[in-house]
Amino acid sequence: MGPNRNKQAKQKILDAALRVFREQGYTATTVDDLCRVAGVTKGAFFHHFESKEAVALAAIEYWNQFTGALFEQAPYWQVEDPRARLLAYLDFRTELVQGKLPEFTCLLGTLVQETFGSHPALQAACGGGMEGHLQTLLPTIQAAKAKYAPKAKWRAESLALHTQVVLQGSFVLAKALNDPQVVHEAIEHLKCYISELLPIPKGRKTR
Amino acid sequence: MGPNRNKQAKQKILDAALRVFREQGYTATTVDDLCRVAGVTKGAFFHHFESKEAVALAAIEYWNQFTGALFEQAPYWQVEDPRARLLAYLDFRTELVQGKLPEFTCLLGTLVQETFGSHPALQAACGGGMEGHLQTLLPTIQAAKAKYAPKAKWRAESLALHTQVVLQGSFVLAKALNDPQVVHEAIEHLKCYISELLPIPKGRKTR
DNA sequence: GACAACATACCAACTGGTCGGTATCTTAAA
DNA sequence: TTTAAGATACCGACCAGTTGGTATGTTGTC
Repeated sequence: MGPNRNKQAKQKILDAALRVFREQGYTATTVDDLCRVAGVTKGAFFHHFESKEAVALAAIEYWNQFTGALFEQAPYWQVEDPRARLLAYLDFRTELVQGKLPEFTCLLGTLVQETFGSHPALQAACGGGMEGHLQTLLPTIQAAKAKYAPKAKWRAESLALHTQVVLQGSFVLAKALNDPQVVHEAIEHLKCYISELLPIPKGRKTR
Repeated sequence: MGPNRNKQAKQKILDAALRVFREQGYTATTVDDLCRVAGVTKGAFFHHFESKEAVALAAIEYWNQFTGALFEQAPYWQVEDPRARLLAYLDFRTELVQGKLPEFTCLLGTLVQETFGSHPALQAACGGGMEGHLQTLLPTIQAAKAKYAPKAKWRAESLALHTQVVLQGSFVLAKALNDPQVVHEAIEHLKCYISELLPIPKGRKTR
């Protein structure tokens, strides 16, 4: 039962951390909160993680793996044309907006605002996670630019970054106005912008 | 010394709250932090504010007044043409990006992520503040749309919201990547998008 | 001397983290 | 195959420091 329960308890803590950190943020979440939600004692908690910051770090890592896998096998990768694939990616992001707000917002964005300044390790981990996701997007954007707007002055890196800016910003506003619809609208604007940036040749431009 | 120090202490606490909340967030900021930074005793603190949440609420109110005044007298209001005024607004936002990150990021965006869910009053206040700023932008956008893109399908409200989405998102990414430059790039993209949305007639379009 | 504006001392609840101990599992010598 | 020694997983009482908040002064002003 040893290495058996191992994964169970550790996993339960990680699952709880993902949920509770996303709902309450880092500081407002207590170790006891995590233990209660995970259904685990404090002894078990500190057996698997040496500190609260360590579990947050692990949760970020877990989040990165989870979302990494989610996007890796997402349907938009089946789209051949890079421009259409990029737009399909945004459609996919729209589809993810379901349920209550803390269920679809980004752990990294939530954590980085409050850990910035006080917890450099967490901030760096959040930054790394975002950078990682951004990198998965970059080849598509580069290909799309090469194909549809090779002479345009904007950089592919900049546009990749901008997609994440819009997504994260939409989460903030959605929370402030308590309205998930904000995310849909923001993505729609972003799609509109990207469509303009990558004009389809010989067809008429979108207005 | 009585009604004299009054404003001094209260004001000092408010100033401290603005700074410290912006650096550390709500939960991570202790009442003692605020007292120390304000150079005030705990007795004075609880004489002027009945709770930590109350001072946060007051700080939000103070922030709204401060930024409200800042934008109200900003130079972009001198610009006659609504399209140019809107772009001038974004230039003004770019100019505000100076110093270290917590010095130019938005208190409301920082607070709402962690208070959402646990402190409804704070979340509502943040939402109200954003909504308020957004409303100052709306007439300009409406006028610009009426003049330059009267038949376009997008709504002025939606674009106003989108400007704030991009701004807030750029703050999140700037913190995550620890790079203020992100904000400049995001605003640049937004200007580019808005320029497309409001095409100048008879001239050639921006690419 | 009444009252607002502070200061000081203090408290109960909570915080992250520790510690001694137990139950279960692994492994390898006998 | 047995079994003893050690490792791993887990428990929950406990601790020192911190938290938001209070109770009781003191002080200067009208």
